[in-house]
Amino acid sequence: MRKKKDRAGDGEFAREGLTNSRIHGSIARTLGVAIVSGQYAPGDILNNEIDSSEQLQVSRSAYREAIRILAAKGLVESRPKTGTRVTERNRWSLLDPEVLAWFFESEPSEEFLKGLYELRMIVEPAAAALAAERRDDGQLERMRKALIQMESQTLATDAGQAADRDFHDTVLEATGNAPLFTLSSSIGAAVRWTTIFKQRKRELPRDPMPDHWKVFDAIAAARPDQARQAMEKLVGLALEDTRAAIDPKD
Amino acid sequence: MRKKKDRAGDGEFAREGLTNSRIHGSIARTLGVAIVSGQYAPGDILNNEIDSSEQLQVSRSAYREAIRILAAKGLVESRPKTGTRVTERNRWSLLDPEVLAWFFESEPSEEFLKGLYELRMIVEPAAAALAAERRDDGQLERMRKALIQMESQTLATDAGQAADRDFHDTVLEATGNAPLFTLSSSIGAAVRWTTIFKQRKRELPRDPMPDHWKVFDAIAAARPDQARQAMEKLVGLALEDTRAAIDPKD
DNA sequence: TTGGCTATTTAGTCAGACAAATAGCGATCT
DNA sequence: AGATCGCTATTTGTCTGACTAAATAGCCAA
Repeated sequence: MRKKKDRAGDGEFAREGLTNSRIHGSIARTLGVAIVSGQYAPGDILNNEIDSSEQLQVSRSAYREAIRILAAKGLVESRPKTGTRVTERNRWSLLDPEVLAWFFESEPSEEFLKGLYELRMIVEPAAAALAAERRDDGQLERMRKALIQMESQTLATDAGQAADRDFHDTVLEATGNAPLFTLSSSIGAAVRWTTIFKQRKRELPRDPMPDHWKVFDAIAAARPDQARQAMEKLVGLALEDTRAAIDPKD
Repeated sequence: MRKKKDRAGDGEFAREGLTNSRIHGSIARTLGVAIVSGQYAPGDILNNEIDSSEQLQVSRSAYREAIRILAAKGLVESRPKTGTRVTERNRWSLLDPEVLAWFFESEPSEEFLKGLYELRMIVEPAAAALAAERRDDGQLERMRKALIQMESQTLATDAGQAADRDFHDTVLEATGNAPLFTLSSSIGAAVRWTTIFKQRKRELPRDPMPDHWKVFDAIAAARPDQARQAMEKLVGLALEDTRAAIDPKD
């Protein structure tokens, strides 16, 4: 019924571009972007499978697999005779990593960004507090390494940004709460796109390191309240930066 | 390229059992349950498509569509030559409504339940505070109606439980934060299964209404801090009840 | 007017073929 | 011995075309 893995940790799948390099993945992405960007409105009915697959020059089966992906993420719903229609927004899996990526592929609304930050503002301080109580040495070490990397590379480099995400990821992981950790992809997306927006304005105004180190120190010192407050400040400042980068006035 | 919806709000798709009534949906469910219940471990490689589809007595295309669903939810990853393997737990979309349902189909671990409650404990009080600031009259009305319904039906009935979920849903919705609202399915699942676990012990110990009304009153009175505290207490008590229902000692 | 039957449209399923990717092996060269 | 290159077998990916089943709309009869 199954084969055991031969070697533990045999080095991660390639992952990025794996699904998109295949036809079903790229069609899903195309349609997904069109849906979240409002090109199709909720309630709209897609052309039937035959026409759609012809227009896209792919086989019906590849097109159907793409639709299954979208349906799995709550973006569409299919039924015989009626066709495939775009579902209401409140059923979309907005926190799904791919859906999030599709959002950011076409200039997400300011409201959406604000929502993501508000979520960070709720989740991350609480997570930092839990992490301060539960983190193990390995996690602490990874946080420290991430911050050192971030410090030396700066947020202008990919490596620096990855280190930033690593830090936030590890905080979530250190809560030991699996459902909570799931949100790391969403938060990571917010972090990532924030940085991009900021850089668009060619201003990297504030040194983010002191705030990050304060969070780390509090977690390392096992002080939940201090960690919560430090993280609150960190996210709050990031929000302000992003707002400033978006708003023309400033 | 698309057809507009003819009638606005022409009455919701049937939704429950829609995906599961189709072969691809039921295969996805079967495999999904097997995966989240640990029957397949992360890193395990599923049999190839030909063998699997034969064993399950379905066509290869139906089986493939099922795999696409699982892949969209982060449970598996496919590539040529290597096959389809179960991904690491930290990539699973634990907050996806279907994944959550699969979890609850086979006795979720106590740790997982604890994680969900911890998430509620983080998210719902904050949401209640936001709702107190932003709710509109329609949402208030729906909350009130839900509580009245819950009061008259009690949590022993489906209608009463649905009203309970409605209430929590509406609070999330009233935050006006779309990403946050996405969590309602997860929280709804926690609420639903909580009630079931409690009833299994045949004890419906405490009257949940006073706590609910306190939350409502604070939101209606536009008092964020009061709403936060009331919700904190509500979720905290629910957690205790669930713990008591699980733990044999008590 | 109503109730049920039928025609039609759509997604769903199936079968079988061929294409593309790639892990792993083996031969070859250094 | 070790590294490198290329082959090959295996697996998913894609395609085609046919048939099935579900759901709806519209007709027809009572």
